[in-house]
Amino acid sequence: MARAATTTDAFNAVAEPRRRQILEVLADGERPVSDIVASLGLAQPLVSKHLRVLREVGLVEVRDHGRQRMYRLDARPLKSIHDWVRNYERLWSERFDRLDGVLGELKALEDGDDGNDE
Amino acid sequence: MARAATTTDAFNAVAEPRRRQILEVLADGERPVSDIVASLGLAQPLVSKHLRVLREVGLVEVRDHGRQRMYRLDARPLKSIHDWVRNYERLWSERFDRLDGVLGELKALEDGDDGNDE
DNA sequence: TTGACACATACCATTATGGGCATACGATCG
DNA sequence: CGATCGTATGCCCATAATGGTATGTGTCAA
Repeated sequence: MARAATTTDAFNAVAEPRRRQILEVLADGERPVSDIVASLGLAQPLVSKHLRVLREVGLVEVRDHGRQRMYRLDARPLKSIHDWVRNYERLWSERFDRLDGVLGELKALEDGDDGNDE
Repeated sequence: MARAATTTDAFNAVAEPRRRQILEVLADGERPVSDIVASLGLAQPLVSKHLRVLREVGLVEVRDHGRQRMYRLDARPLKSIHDWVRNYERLWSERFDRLDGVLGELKALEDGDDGNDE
């Protein structure tokens, strides 16, 4: 088997730097393809392809506006990623490097959260 | 060009479900390969390959222990992912979905139009 | 209508992934 | 020492992704 399709989930879709860049551009608001092309300095077909992937995983939505297509960010799919990494947050923010059984509490994190920031 | 190497960064390494599973197993503490193999029910060579990828992006560390190799999680590379997604957190946790919020001005640029999806 | 414009899609080439299987390699056991 | 366990690596295959270039489709202008 080959690598999972980029359209499998947000994890795969976002693994591509260009797609992350597109999301960042869209974070400022709805934009037509041409704007993204200009912002990223990529070929238009490439941008369209990346947008297609992002659309398939639900990270962006399109809206027709004359001959332009306005793309809008929908960050919700990113929540799954956030939820996943979040479980490891304490492992890098605290000095648990040498500890082994630390993660016994990982599951407990689900209900009891003590919130750590770096 | 093909897709970026899985060893490019944590984003790519973690896009693979099996590798995420491995990290989850290691979250409970240091473990020899055989344990991971047993936990995931995958072929040993596959696990070794995945571990290699994880090692190359710094998500795991190895330690020789007799004829076993003990793998240990190092979550630090995950921080970059966390930092990235974090910027979008408000976009999914708040009700900015249907609203244009910050980008209200863009919305003002165009008025009458009908939304169309794929 | 023709043409310019904004995007999307098709096709090509290059690359390498994930999985399967066999095997090489180091450490330990007998 | 040789045998075996624990892992890593090599090789093969099928899949597909990214980037490039060309072209198709729909919209608006003249």
